[in-house]
Amino acid sequence: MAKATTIQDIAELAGVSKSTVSRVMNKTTAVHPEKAAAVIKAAEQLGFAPNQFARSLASGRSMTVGVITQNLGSPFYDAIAQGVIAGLEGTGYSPIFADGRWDRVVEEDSIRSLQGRRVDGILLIGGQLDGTDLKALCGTIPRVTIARHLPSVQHCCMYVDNAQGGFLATQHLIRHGHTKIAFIGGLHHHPDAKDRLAGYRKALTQADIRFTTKLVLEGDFSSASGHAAVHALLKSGQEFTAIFAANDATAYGARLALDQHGLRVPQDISLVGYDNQAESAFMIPPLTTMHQPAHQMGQAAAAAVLEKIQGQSIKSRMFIPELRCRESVATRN
Amino acid sequence: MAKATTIQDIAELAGVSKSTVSRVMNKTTAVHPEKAAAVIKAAEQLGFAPNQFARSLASGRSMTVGVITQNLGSPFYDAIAQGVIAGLEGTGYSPIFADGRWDRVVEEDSIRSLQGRRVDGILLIGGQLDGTDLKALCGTIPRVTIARHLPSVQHCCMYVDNAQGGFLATQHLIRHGHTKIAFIGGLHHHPDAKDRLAGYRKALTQADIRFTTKLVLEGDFSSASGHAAVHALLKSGQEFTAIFAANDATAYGARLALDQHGLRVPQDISLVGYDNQAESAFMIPPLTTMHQPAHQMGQAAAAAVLEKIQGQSIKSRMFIPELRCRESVATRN
DNA sequence: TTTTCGCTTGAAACCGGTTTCAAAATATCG
DNA sequence: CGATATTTTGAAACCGGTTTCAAGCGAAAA
Repeated sequence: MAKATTIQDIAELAGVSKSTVSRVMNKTTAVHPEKAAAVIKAAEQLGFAPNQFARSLASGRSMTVGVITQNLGSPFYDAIAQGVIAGLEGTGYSPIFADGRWDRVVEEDSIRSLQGRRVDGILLIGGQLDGTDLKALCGTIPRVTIARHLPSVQHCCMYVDNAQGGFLATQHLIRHGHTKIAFIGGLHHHPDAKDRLAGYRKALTQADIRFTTKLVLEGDFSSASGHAAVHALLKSGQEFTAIFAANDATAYGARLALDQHGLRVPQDISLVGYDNQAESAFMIPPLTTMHQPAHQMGQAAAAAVLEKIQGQSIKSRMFIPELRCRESVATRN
Repeated sequence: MAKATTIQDIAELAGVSKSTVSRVMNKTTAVHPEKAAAVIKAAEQLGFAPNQFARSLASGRSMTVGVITQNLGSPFYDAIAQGVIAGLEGTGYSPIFADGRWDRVVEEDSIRSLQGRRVDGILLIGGQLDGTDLKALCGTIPRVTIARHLPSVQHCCMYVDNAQGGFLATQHLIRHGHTKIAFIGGLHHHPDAKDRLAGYRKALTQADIRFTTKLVLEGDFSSASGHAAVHALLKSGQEFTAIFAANDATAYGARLALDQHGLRVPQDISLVGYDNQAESAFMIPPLTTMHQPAHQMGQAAAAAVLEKIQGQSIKSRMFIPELRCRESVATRN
């Protein structure tokens, strides 16, 4: 393998010292314009790309931020990851991804591995670890959590108000005359699912509709779980005229199960999802759902962690989900 | 910031030299068991995590592979990326992602930036650059291309036989009695779209069905383009009883447009997609589509680039797409 | 003209590991 | 038991940058 050109090669070609080359490259100190030009010319001529390792080792900064995702492939989290990539672009910082797979142990390992790579900041998308764990693990490395709200005051989070989202979705159904609204949730312990359920209950209470656990089904955010939940619900004989699913994937499964039982959407049953994933606009009928500013959150988080790296202190920020009305909700007389 | 513990700290605590510590950590040379134990104990006591930069700088290996994606958020490419992450897990190598955004210039920049980070290997998922460009840019860095076939002999590619996929999908429709089959393609210049069209034509020819450009519509792999294509097709008055869409997203859009025109799937029009993305099994009706071993390809590519880094020479490998029969195709009498 | 100041510059130390090399310690052999 | 082969060990060079420090230089001030 041909050895890469180093700063030394450039120094010799340009007739200056290593130090001067470094100064030209980083614009840290003014150098004589003539020499600077010679350095730049030499660098171009040799196709110089500075060795990031040497650079990082010497300066102590790695110009990377670690991103811990939970499951690549989920539309919501992917949109956040895209936002992060977009937010980092052109800043000189590169993202390094590690998958935590919703597992405490894997997540801890990922963080340790990122530390070995001396990342300048850490972005956590979702995750299992709480504020105390993170503090213990990351120490003083600037970090920002996305799509999750940790109570600790100093901890910076970019999160969505899931309770409000659940509230708005349910309220939308109530305003269309529905009172028997089933909720197909996510996993019990998942904070997003809990918050959306809380919002659902709040909307019911506000409209003086009695809450019953018989209309609350547990899912796992998958289409299959939505499918199974509707089957179970129909089998139970419990009456309902609308379904609020904890995410769009669940809604798809629910929709299919309804169809298989000869129930039409929205004529017989109204349906609201959550996430506004790309496919939802093309469902039959197009799905009414809660939109979350995922991309925007990712981008904001990237900007925030960069500012934290600069030593600024950043406050948490809450994002508000918005209802996207389409055609899966009908008025009930 | 508290300074991280270095190899020197351990050496002092264990009463040996830096060299010995390094040897214990890397198992490069046998050391006296007693001293080795002391080193390990000291390392644990101090919570030592080696500085990857110093390590890479000294050894010349970065223990990272660069992954150039084209658009995070597309199901097919995401599945590949997941496969790559899975394939790298536990190997000591970490992936660094960069987004090429289907743009030559961005792609070149990404590669250069990865080179600055001294990646030991490069994985290209899709992309615009051809073999010659890559060779010029990457030089001798081991690289593997995924989901794309470059003719150059030495270049290692993990790709799917798109022509065969297009052929199988079309053949499936023909076997169900269809002869007027519309094809909604991807972008003209996109190789995958071209190959799938070629397969479509081959199946027609083999069944003695005349090919007509009037049944071939251009799309861009988006649901919106599928939607528009079906509108245009219906407006054109051209007769057809089946649609083969170049990917599932396109099929979703087509499906919605058909529904809006009062056409039922599969009773009036049969529909076949391509990608087998997660949502397809829950469409109404569940979509018959071509499954691509995306995850598997990503994993194989990760393994391949690692072997290349070890100096082995790896051959290209072609994967075969499989038909997933569901309920969107009906027999035509 | 001499002194002082500010600006540019190169030498050298440094970042934290790996690796070479030769010395020291131990084992093997005649 | 001495000579030789083998294993274990530490000192020092090295990877390729950044950064400190002091010297060199010309311009402004005395």
